[in-house]
Amino acid sequence: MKDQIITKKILNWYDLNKRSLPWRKNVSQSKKHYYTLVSEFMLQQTQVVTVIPYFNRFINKIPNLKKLSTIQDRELIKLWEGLGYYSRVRNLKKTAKIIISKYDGKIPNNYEDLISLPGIGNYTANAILAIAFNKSYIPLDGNIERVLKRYLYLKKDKEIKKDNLIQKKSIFGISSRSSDYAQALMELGAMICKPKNPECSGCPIPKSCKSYKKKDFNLAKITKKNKEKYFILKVYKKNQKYLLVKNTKFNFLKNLAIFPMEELYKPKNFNENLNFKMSNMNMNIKIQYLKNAKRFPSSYWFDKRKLDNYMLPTFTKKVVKYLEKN
DNA sequence: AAGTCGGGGCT
DNA sequence: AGCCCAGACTT
Repeated sequence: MKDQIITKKILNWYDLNKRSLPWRKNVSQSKKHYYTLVSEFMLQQTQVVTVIPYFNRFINKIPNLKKLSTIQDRELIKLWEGLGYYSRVRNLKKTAKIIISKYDGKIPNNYEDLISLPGIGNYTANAILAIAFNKSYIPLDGNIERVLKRYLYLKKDKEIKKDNLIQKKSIFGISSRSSDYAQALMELGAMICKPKNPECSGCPIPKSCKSYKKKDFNLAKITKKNKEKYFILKVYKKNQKYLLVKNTKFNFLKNLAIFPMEELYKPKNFNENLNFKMSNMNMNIKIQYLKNAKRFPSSYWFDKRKLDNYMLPTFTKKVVKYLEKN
């Protein structure tokens, strides 16, 4: 099938089937740019349905780039509470400050400047150029990667490498409606060409899809393995309060509130109380109930009755929940 | 090129 | 109980 015909079919499908999303609202140009920046940071490795309420709260509190560049960290991080990958929000503010100071408050409209900004990599730079500036770029996210692999039936190790996929994405052609086209391709991956049970009956381009011809929709991928890790978690309780510390010790949940913990390496006879999956690790946790709190740096007593006054990562909240029912 | 970094939705 | 998600950054 000719590139232009594929493009047209996908755009037609998108026009009829696209979801109504808060960052797709018809707004002024400057708002559109800001919405794109914020939504793309939030959407990194995070599903659309999860992002929607966070995006709405964020835009409501921080309606523009200027405000973002001067917002207090405390309030900013609170808006990200529970979303995960907290370095994203710190990078987002850094990027906002740079745009204000170096780019006269305007988001750069070229690849080199964009990718130099903290938190913006190849994907996000392409996404901003396409979605916000309607330039003929196609971002390679997990959705488009999957559509590409299926459409071309890419299975070999060499074929599914990132660099090769970035080359191959040009088969999707270009459109004058670049903003819609980038979103259409992602939408196609999210709604139709799903990881499992793709709904080819609703697909606009099944006839030229190699996986459809072969009736094989399995995806070749590079497997990442999880690591088993072991921690002693220390609980100090005073009245209705728990002792928490600002985490400067572990690389995960950096600078966020956690219970005091120590990691054990290859322990013997480790009977864990709790088990959490976080990022690429499986955390096995043994709880120690202790009486006399020694002096921890940057520690404070967390009052569990006033949860909303704190910014706690989901991990810490889950531990509190566990302690409350045991 | 491989590890690290959250958390939740979906099957 | 795994897999995956509009990836970026470090090593």
